Amino acid sequence: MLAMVELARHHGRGPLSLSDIAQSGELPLSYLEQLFGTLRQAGLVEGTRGVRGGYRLTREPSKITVGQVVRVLEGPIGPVECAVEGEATDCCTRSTGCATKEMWLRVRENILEVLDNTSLADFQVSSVG
Amino acid sequence: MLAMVELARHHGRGPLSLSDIAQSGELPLSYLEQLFGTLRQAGLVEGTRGVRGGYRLTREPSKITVGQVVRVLEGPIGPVECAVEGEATDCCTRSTGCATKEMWLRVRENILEVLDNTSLADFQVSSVG
DNA sequence: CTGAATTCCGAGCGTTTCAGTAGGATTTCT
DNA sequence: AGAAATCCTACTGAAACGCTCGGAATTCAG
Repeated sequence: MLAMVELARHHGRGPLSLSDIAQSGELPLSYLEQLFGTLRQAGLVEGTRGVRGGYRLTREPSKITVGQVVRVLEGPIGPVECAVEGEATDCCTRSTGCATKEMWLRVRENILEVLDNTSLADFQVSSVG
Repeated sequence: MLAMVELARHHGRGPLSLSDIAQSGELPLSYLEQLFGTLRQAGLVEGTRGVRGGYRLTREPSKITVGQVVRVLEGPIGPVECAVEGEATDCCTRSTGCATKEMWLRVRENILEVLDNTSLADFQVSSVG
């Protein structure tokens, strides 16, 4: 997430290399490479190789939500197995008939409310130069 | 959670044994024993040994929230390391100064809003006999 | 008093996830 | 030619999760 925020802050000024991001203290380079491979395949970023290369967002920061990033990197979102996005039909064969499931779904909605309504643009530094 | 709901539904009718709960299909007995050891030490349930023994809630179901149970069994609640209850002060030494932290705290509050405002009484079957 | 039912306790185990490393291949610019 | 970068895949170490196992202590019924 922090790396994506950096990328958003650099948006419009050409590609930003992972070594730049790594040096600003977020995460080790080799780990970033791995994460951005996934983000690229999901179409959130595009990479250009070579000397002046790096990654850039494929859309405006305001068009990329935190929820999208999380889903790409960690899969479907949910507080418990039975209330994860995508509805596993085999769960809740329990005796209580999952009285609790409804609650867990409420929890999930409360989570998504924030994640899906926050975009990378919301982390822009307000003091623009 | 489901086992606790069972216990709440049985509240006022003496102790309920873990083998009863296990047989109703929730979880294996030995695992339940382990979980309820923890719940007991936390003061949410009390156990009586022997033939007609079992566990019972130490308070009214309406006085025990889902949040309490979760905290006892899984520790402090939070969507990410940096936004967990109890505030680790050593986190967020990142370069972005954790622009994202505020958002994660909002996520946490949204989660707690449900968990801390739902009690075991809310899972009572409405068709009382 | 015996024996069954139950809680209580602590150690161990198999699987999965998380975060990260490692090594190398490919592309691109200077 | 060579440096800088992405790209790819496999591995690893630690921790957590869900669960098992063996046994001790307690309590009640007969």
